[in-house]
Amino acid sequence: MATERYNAPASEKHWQQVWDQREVFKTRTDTSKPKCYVLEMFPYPSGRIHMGHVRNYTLGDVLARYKRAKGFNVLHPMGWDAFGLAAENAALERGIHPATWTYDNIASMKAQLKQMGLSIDWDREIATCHPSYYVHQQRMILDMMAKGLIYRKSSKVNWDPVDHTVLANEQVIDGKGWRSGAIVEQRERLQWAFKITDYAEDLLAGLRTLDKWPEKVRVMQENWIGRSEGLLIRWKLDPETSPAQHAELEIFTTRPDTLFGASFMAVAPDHPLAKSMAEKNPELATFCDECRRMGTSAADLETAEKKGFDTGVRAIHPLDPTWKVPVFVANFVLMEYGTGAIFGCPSGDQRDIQFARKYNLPVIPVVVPVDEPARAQALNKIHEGIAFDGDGVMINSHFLDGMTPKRAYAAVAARLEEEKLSGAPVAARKVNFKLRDWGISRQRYWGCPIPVVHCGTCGIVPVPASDLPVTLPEDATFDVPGNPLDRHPTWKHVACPTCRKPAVRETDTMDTFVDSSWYFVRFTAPHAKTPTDAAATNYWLPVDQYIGGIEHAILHLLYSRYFARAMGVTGHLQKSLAEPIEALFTQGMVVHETYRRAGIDPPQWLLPTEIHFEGEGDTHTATEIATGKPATIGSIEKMSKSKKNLVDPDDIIANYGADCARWFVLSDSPPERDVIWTEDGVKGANRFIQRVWRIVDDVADIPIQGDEMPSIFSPDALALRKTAHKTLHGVSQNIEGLRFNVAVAGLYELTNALAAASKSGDGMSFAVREATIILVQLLAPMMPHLSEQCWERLGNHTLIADSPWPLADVALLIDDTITIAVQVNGKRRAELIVPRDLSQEDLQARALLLDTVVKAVDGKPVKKVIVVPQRIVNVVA
RNA sequence: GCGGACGUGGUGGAACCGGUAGACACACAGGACUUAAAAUCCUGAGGCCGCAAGGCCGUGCGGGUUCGAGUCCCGCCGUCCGCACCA
Repeated sequence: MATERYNAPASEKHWQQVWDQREVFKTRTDTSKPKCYVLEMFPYPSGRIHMGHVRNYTLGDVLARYKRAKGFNVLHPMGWDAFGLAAENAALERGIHPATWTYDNIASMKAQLKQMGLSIDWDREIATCHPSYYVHQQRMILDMMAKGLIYRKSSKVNWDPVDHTVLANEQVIDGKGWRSGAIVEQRERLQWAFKITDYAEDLLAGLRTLDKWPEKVRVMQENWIGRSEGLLIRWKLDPETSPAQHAELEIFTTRPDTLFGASFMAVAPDHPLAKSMAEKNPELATFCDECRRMGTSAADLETAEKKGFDTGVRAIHPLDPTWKVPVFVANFVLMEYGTGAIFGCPSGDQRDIQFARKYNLPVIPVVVPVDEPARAQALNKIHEGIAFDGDGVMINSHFLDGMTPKRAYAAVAARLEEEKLSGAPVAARKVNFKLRDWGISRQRYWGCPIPVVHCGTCGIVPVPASDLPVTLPEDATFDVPGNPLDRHPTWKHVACPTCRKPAVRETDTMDTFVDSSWYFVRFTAPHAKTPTDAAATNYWLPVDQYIGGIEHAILHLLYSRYFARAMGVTGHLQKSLAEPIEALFTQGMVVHETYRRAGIDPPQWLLPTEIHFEGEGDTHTATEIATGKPATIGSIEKMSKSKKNLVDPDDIIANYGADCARWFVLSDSPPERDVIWTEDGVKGANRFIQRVWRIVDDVADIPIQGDEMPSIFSPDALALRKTAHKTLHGVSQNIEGLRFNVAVAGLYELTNALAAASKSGDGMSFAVREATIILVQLLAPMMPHLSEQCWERLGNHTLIADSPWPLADVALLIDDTITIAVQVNGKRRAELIVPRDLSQEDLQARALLLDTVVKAVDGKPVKKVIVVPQRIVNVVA
């Protein structure tokens, strides 16, 4: 029968329609079945899907389809992280309303995603910018405010003095506003913030239970939370040197044991003491200003040298009232961490020693190694300006001498906790965190309005539940910078809900991380009239497998963990669901070669479609099609607009089909690593698709001889059956473990075996048909359209998407004869093919008789023989 | 600087608990079919020596543990990622 090539575009369109019409992927809460919630990070509707999306959603779809076939009730939803700055930029630059821009983008990206053939329940689609979503967010936020989880906090914002607008960090480039170019100022502003720091300890402890999260992500979150134990110590300030309102200076230290090595104190430029001293000292004021200015970019910090300014203030050492220590303002002390003040112990801290040497401050060694010559070495190094921060023994430390640093720590803490300074203990133990509270106020239009009203009489008044949602005014203007809500003529003017006097709405909107911190909860009951539905959350949560990029390792995932706890406090979520994500998988990027015009600097990048290749493999060269001039093939990098190394998923789907793109991104590279997109790889994937189709087409024409399984199988037929069932077992295991590249390799092997199988022999037609059916079923999660087409061609009238996962015949997974490697002194010398159940004694005897073994032993006495059943024999001579 | 991951053929990678290293794919070479090409099919291939049989070497480098190490331990080297003056 004449074989037609598999027509991917036609087939894919057809099967997508069938799935839609039969509502195959519609999900209902059904507590009689085990559930599986598979979730990929929802996209930002930027306009077009990219290869990263293709990879992300393919990975999730394979798992979702597999679990469905395994009998799970699968929740696999999709939505849109639809608020954000880009929509407002589009409005500003192109005069399109943010809503129009966003909803248009959603429509086109949804069409693209549908072309991928994902097993998504589109009835559950949500867009965070839609009032039907954010009304619930506003309800919860009000509940959280009522529970004291949110508070008003004065914090710094980037202020553009020309555009009169607040800038996001990404809009500040080299300390200047991205549009105006004006030097950005830091301004204090009252903002709403979540008291996430109250949960620092709990969020840290919770990490230990997340054993299905990558170690890497847990470590990153742990560092971000940054717990450290130390001592708060209040130092009396010499009244002759300090302003009246500053009688003392409180510092935080993790090393109170090194207190006798103190040679200076340092405070942050924004510390109250620095500020009051600067009032009377213009030079100090200038220094503080300089420090503030360089605080903006990480690159500056990296190269900045440690600078200080002696305030003239002297602090009195808490363990020796006769000892006075100078107080500096220093550019490396952070106001946001600890108390914004430190004491410097140069001998034990590299940063402090640099500082001390620069300003001629004493360097007193206080911890040194116990034994020589290490001690002498350490002392020498300290003398040369290299701090010693190891463990050892205390010296030069009065009553601490001879103690270990650990004991000295305890001794200092015990003593200072007892001592009093103006009636209160000098020191207190304190656990400190790097984690800061989560400020959620954004001075933007395209975000969820914070539903409160500011009243001159009543203060801050929550918008009554009956008035929710507070929606965005559609007639806002975007032609000038600044917050459109703030300058809208009428929107913010309302009557106070309490006293009915004129009042104003909050014009700040929420950080979009709030939207994404609970969308996966909303998916469990997207049409509920309340934010959540207890029955649905109880059944569906936690998310069984979450898949997304590593770039969200900290903020999104930490905020989501926090938000689940906050929702627990307000009763919107079961407290047992404090960890809402059971397993996390972080995928690698899709990367591609870069191309640029040869010999031109700065580089002029070229799209892959603008390039013509000559030669093949390692020696291929590129020319620019339009000009015929040579192009340089550059490094392999993440696909990006700036480097133009983009491949449009639409082009691939149009030319090869979605299955081909899916198969490619699953092949070769393990999903957690980067995958290199190559044209050769895509062609290879396409070849495989055609090959499968040919095999299925051939097999479909073999007449079926009854339903009965033959009683006799030729050796070849048996071998094929074993390959099929072993592949079934292996592919199942590898999908469960998300080792899709290994599963793909197994499917190639089965296909190769099937293609090579003879068509005659006892039971062969049965074996071929059986193996083909298994192959198609195993391919179904990965290439669903091709599999449906093959399934139909094989005479089925059902959908493969509705078919259960096949069961492997355990008897076929075990071989009767096995190959045993025989080693002599650990080197492989021979192979033995033996019955599986051969005794160890017989195995040993047969190994010792082998010619190659006898030769290798070379007459030496055999000391012992290691026999590992069913694996190896090692003769030691 | 701190933290983490990784290092296997020409390339992407496989190798479960320490048990035949290099599955599978890409690229390459040779062949078949064809007027020709495409498509398809077959064959080959870690390195070195050898006509071959076969031998030796081989998982970044150097040690160690073990009958046996890509896998475990110690020390280096390199690459990538994250955080970054955190007291």
